[in-house]
Amino acid sequence: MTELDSGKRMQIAERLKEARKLAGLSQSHVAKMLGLHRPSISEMEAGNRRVSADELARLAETYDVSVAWLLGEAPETLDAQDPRLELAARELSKLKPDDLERLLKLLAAMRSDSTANGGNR
Amino acid sequence: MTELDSGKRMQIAERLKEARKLAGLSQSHVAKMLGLHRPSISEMEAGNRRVSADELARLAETYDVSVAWLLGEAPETLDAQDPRLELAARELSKLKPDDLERLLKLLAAMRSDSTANGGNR
DNA sequence: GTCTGATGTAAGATTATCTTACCACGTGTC
DNA sequence: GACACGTGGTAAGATAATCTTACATCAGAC
Repeated sequence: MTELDSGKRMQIAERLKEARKLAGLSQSHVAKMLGLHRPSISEMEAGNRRVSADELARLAETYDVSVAWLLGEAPETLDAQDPRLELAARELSKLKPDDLERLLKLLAAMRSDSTANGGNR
Repeated sequence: MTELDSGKRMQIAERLKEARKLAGLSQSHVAKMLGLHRPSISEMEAGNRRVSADELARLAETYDVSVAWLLGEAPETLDAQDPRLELAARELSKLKPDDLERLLKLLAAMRSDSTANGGNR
């Protein structure tokens, strides 16, 4: 919380404000919808107040935007560059939960095994 | 916070715990990464403590899952409703080609093992 | 048994949020 | 002009959360 997060909080604050305006809502209106007081909304958008995870979800819904965008993240769409990954994913989805668990543990083991390795991507 | 939010918070809590375990990290480890104390992580995962928006973003990054999933929301990219698939796919992308081959065969074996299976998706 | 690491939880100190209130600004209306 | 109204920013004490340290339990390794 030193001041590193404050940068992120500021960014979130800006997005919240922008999203609200795009939705054509006033702070009062939003406050009522979420069951909060108006000053809370004001402080959120000023970056002086933390936004909780559940509030974030409700805000995203209210403003009709994605939480990811509110958090200042990029669109991103998992890279399915390697066709084998797609194949693997398909296989994975066919596994039973228990099997998936085992596999994930195996993967974790592989990962901690080759610590110094330099992956690829 | 009457008790309506607590439902959502509980759901988030569960996802946080699951995501951490899938990432193969301990609470202590995560606490250090985020610059928090361990009890904070423990309480977050118990649903007794709110998670701020910026913490949520950092946790999602740390666990390699989407914030949307942590919030208990629907799928995003890929056919993965289960972030474990996404996680697994990411892990797979780090493997060497040979290892990937062997893994795929192992997957096939697992699948034919559990013939009586039934449910997927 | 003993040690270590992981996790849960308690209690006082600390800090953030809530609630109410007041302020300024802009827009109409009379 | 004065007036009311909606909007948004901010202050201050009461309230509620989190933080920090500590202790406790459980599982596994030696």
